[in-house]
Amino acid sequence: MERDVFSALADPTRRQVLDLLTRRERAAGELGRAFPQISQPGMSRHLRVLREAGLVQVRQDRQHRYYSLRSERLAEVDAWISKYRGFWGTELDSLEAYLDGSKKAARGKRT
Amino acid sequence: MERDVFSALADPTRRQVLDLLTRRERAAGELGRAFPQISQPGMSRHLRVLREAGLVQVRQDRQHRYYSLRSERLAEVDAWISKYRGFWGTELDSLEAYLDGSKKAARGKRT
DNA sequence: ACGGTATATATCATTACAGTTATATTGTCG
DNA sequence: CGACAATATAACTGTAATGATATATACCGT
Repeated sequence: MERDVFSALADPTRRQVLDLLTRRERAAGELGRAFPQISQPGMSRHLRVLREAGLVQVRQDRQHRYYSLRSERLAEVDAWISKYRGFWGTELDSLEAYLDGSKKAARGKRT
Repeated sequence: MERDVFSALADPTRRQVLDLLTRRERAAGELGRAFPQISQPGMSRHLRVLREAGLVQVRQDRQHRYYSLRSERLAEVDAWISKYRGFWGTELDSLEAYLDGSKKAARGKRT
C-alpha cells in the first residue's frame, strides 16, 4: 500500500482523472467512459494507484463507487514545490501575503 | 529528449538532487558523493533525466559540470498543482508550517 | 604525450509499470 | 434464485526505468 504520490502523478491519465475530480466527485464508470482508449480494468487500476497514494477517496453508494479528491497529499506536493517558488519570481511574496501570518517565510533564496 | 517533468519527479533521488540545488549549484561529482548508495554512472543518468525534463541546466567550467535549477518547468508543475489549491483553502496550515518552520518538514506528515 | 580526475555513455540484468482479456465480487431487480 | 450492471482482481505481455560494471570522452597538470 503506501504508494508514492509523485509516482502516482507521473501518469498523464491519472493527472487527467484528478483534473476531472476537481469539478465534482465521479463514479468509477463515469471516469472510465471519459477515457475510451483505456479499458475498464485499466481505469480501475489507475484508480487503485490514486487511492493507495492517498490522492482520492471512495464513497460507495449502492453499486456505484464515487471517487473524490483528498486534499492532504495534494497539499504535500504543493508544499514541496513551494520550496522552489523563489526561483521564478515574486509569486512567493503574494503567497506570503496570502498567508497573513507574515511570520517570516523562506526569503533570501534568490540567486 | 522532451521528457515528462512529472516522471522525472517520480524518483526520490532526483527530488533530493533538486533539493540540494536549491541552495546553490553543484558539480556532478559533488551530487554523486551526496548519494553514496548510487554509483557514479547512476547519478549521471539521473542528471540526464533531469536535464531532458528541463528541470536543470549545466554550466561547464574546466573539467567540472555545474548543475543548477531551471525555473520554467518547475513553474509548470506549480501551475498544475495550483488548480487544486482551492481544495485545502483553510487547511493551508501545513504549507504555512512548511514555509515557516522548515525544521519539521511537512513531508511525511500523516493525516 | 602521459597519468589522473571528472563526467558521460554502452551494455546488460532486473524490476516496475501500463495495458489487455478473462474472471471474480458485489449489488440490484424481477 | 437468475440475469444484469458496476467495479475490482488475476494472469499475462510488452515496454520502459533503474542500477551495476565496464568503457569512453574531455580536461588538467607535469
